Amino acid sequence: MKANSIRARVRAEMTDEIKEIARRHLATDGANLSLRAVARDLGVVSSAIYRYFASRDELLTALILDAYNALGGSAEEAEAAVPRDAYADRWLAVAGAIRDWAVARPHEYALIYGSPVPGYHAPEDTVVAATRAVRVLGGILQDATVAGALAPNDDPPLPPASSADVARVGAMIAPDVPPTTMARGLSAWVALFGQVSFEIFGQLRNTINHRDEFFAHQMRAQARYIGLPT
Amino acid sequence: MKANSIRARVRAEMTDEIKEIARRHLATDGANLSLRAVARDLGVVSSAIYRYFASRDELLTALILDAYNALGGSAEEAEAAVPRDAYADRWLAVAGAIRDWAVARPHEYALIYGSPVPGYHAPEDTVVAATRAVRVLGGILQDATVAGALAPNDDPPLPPASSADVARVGAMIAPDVPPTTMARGLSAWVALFGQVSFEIFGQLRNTINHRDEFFAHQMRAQARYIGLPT
DNA sequence: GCCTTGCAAGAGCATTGCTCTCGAATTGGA
DNA sequence: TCCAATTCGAGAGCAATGCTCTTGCAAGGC
Repeated sequence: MKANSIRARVRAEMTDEIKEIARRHLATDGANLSLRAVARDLGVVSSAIYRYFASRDELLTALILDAYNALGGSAEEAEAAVPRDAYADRWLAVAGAIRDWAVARPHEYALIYGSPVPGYHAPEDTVVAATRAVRVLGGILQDATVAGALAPNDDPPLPPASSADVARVGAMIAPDVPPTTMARGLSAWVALFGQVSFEIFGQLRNTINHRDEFFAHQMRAQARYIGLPT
Repeated sequence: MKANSIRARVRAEMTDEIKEIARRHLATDGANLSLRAVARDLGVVSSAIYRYFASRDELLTALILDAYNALGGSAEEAEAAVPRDAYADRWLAVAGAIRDWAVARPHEYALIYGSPVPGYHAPEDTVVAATRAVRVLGGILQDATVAGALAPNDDPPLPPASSADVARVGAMIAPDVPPTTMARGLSAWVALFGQVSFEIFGQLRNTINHRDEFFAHQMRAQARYIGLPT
């Protein structure tokens, strides 16, 4: 089948349409996505879906991949719009973009940062997409370090095994950042997603009611903790 | 029906047994719990379960409630074993207990801190149970504050709405702790659960391989960040 | 032009949550 | 002690699910 034959084009459109309808269903019904319901909305019999996705899991995998890429893209785009030497603002832009994306698509966020789908195992394809977002943070730390703009910290050195773990991550996304600073960066990263997950998953109900403001405040605190100049 | 008639006792045992089997199924099949499978394991027909739980959601609610209480109890117990004036150690005990509990029962952890079960809405009963764990942290901050052992911080004051939010939480679990310290405490709390969720949900795969050590290191850092004396 | 390939439809299977009815067992008051 | 009320498990049944298989039809490349 040629790449741009009629069949190939129709197939690509069909695949996209299935994913879009599935995303809509995800937003209303949550994670237990019904293939049959998607098929109904598409005006097609349920078995027809299997021409495009071998199983429900494969559809989910496609949605997960798209979600990682959309989130990563959002973060990249928001960060790129900030002046290069406004390191704290770059961090705030990334954090804000990630939260905004999650708040707008809570079920897609749940798909990638919530409980793993039962029986489902992430294929290797998702790994690259999953690291897109954290690479943006790496870029900020790296730039700030090279520019000598990162405040040093007096944290005790990391224990040996963790030191190796952190160094390996650092080598991939921010090679010149000192280990304890890298550890603080990862801590801020974890705090960012902890905050978003608490919000999306309802853990902040009746506790923190003004979430925009609280989130922004906590992320500014994280910027100071990392050592990014304001 | 009298409280300790044969029927009442059998009923209580039956209810517990159903929950225990359900927990076992949770561990193998994940969140999509099958009532019929539980019934089969119990050697009973599926409709019999409905004598004890009106629906699958009600069973899940019971499991969620138990999970919150078990986690809260774990945290309380671990913290109670530490000398009262070893504030940082009390925090580390709480953090360690929560992580240990989660690592031992990842699916129960997912039930309470992962993506909400689709279509499921938490009843008010769970709210009290859900706050048990964070109250332990509140106790530590309160004690340390009253003893004058908490290092002050020079964080900028919280914006007005967040200030009210944080004050309301503070009033309930740690009335004498200053707002910016309370905010740091919440930040550490979020970081704790962010770290555990990342680990349980597989976000640390191929990244942080020595999780015990890394977790302990990050929690020590959080203790310093809060201002707890070591 | 023909033969291979891709596709949707439909029937079918095993499974699910849940409801309803029907007998049997337990209970507690008369 | 007996009897009506309550509680319980079994079983059939309904609508829905994911997935497989077969059957015809349409598009594609030689």
